Amino acid sequence: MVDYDCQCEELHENKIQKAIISMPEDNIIKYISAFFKIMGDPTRIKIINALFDNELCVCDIAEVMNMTHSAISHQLRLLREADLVKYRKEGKVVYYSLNDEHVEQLYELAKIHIIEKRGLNAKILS
Amino acid sequence: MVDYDCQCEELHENKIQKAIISMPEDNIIKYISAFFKIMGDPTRIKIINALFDNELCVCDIAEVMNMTHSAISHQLRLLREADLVKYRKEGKVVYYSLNDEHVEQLYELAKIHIIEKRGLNAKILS
DNA sequence: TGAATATATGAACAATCATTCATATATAAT
DNA sequence: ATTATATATGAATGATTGTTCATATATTCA
Repeated sequence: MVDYDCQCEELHENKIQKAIISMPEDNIIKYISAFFKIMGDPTRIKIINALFDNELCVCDIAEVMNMTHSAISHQLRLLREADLVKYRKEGKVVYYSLNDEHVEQLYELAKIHIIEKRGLNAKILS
Repeated sequence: MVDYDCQCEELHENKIQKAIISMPEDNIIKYISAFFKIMGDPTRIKIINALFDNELCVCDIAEVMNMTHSAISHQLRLLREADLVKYRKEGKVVYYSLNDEHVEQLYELAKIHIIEKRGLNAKILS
């Protein structure tokens, strides 16, 4: 797989071994990256925002975002499958809310990172 | 954009207004989702893992991951552009490392979420 | 200067993804 | 039972993305 060898193989042997030894299994990597991938879409980030301290049905979310019920429903399925949201059925209506506090924590932490690195001030991002 | 109206518009008016008012601007949503999107790829998560408490050159990372230098270099460019990694040049060699502690914090928080929700135990994920 | 090494990048291609459209399911109301 | 409402889902499509291949840049060494 590696195209050609370089001197680093010998010079950095310890650091390379350290990285190899502490590398998680592939399916763990897959779980974690899949989780972030779900957070990595503007539509889903908007849905997550709408659900901060708010329980909304599909119809509500569609109106907040000015998108079709179908598009929202498809995205909610992905958020459900990643355990980012939970839902509660009441008659015909399905109410969605955030599954736990981690989602908001992750959102806030990413926001802090962007404020620090991109120089966007807190006011604009709040 | 919305396909048809539903009763929620009136019944949930307050909740809908709350979500609309607290919704960040579109470009803010874009920044945050773009950040998570960068974390949402197995190759990049592996690179991030390799760089935990470790400064490595492109060649090292390629060997750790058993991938071509070109593929790694492309991914490092994305990580650089998202300010996830920083780099330091020493002659021909470019050493990469994580830009700040947020990246590792986000990784750990996502791991905790997965452990809690997916029932994977801590041992497997560490 | 010229050859070798380390990294970066543009173009191409296959794979993945978000939305739309049509349709299906489930519940409520008449 | 029939109709209306709320949500879910399969297929199709245009857009985006990760890797490969070829090539370019930058630095070191002879």
